[in-house]
Amino acid sequence: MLIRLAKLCLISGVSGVFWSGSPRERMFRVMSRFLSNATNRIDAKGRVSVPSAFRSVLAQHNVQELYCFQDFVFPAISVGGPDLLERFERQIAAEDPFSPDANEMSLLIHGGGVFMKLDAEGRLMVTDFIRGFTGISDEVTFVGRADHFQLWQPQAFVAAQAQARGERKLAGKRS
Amino acid sequence: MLIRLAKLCLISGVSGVFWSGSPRERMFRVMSRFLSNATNRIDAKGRVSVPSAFRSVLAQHNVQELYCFQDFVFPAISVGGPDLLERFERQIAAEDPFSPDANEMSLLIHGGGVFMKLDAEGRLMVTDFIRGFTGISDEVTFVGRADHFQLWQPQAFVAAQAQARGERKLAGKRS
DNA sequence: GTGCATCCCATTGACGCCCATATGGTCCCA
DNA sequence: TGGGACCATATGGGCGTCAATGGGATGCAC
Repeated sequence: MLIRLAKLCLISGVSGVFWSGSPRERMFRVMSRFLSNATNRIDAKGRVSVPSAFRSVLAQHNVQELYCFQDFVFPAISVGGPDLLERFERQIAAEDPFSPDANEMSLLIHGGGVFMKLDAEGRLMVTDFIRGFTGISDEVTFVGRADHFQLWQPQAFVAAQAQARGERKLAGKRS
Repeated sequence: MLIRLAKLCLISGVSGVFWSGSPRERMFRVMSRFLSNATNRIDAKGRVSVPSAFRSVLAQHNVQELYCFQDFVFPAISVGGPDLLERFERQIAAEDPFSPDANEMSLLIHGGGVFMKLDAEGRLMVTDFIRGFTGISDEVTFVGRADHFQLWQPQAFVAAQAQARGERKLAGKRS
């Protein structure tokens, strides 16, 4: 199933193309991707601050509502603007509505997705939806992924990163 | 020292491709690679001066923001201009965006990368992001790598250098 | 009422911006 | 040729601002 989904995403261009805009804007956009990672604490009320750098990227794209869904590959929640969902939906619409692929895709992006809003201080509620899927308990690692960002359980992120690095080393690839 | 560095670059196989530009500019560029190494101290606030020679290379390429990422091979932070990140992204775009390889690559260069800025005096903050990965505590060795430079824990750099020299010697005997 | 989410304000600790000092090297001129 | 002025770099530290966090108060639903 993952492979089929991967093909869907390939076509929808999740990680290839970012937001629309002129070349001039694309120049500027280089500086406004989701990048780096940071770990913040969850307070007694279950809130966590989204890193300032990520918030300013959201602001630059006038994103008010956040679309969150359970990542297809990693035990992480992926977060982006509504355009992220729209891209998925365009992809579904492009093919046979009754195909298994479209069905599974919809199951994941609609059934496994929610809209969230930040409070006035730029914090979001860490719901059971997030906790259950990621294993997050008292700390959240925010991970930039260019056109979106992800919420990870800190140790899980470190482990995934280490594994990715190890596989690159094995493959003998150089920077 | 220059001889030592020449060897190091030879061993590590620095690629021949640098920044884009005209032949005229390429002539000039020869003088503006990151070369040599230097060890500076971290002050009480966790800052360290980037060697002047490196700063002038950055200035010649109008690099304002530094892209830093955790090296794939060594326990070092690699630092370059935004073009470094773009090169990685082109590499990702060139292959199936949702292959495990591309996904891991994104996890490393986006999730494991940061943009940093120098202060007015040409210093950068040595964050936990850097310390944790390199083992740096109170001193930083800056190592030129032609189109980028690296931050090393001083002893780790000496050790890696020694090992590389040793392997080079062995290779020399065989051939 | 009781539980939960939102709004608002307070605290504090980190980082950016600015200026001061030390240190080593170069150049000029007697 | 030797001494001293001058300069660039590295380093130290004060201070204001802002992000991250904590917690009270209010509104809403069950």
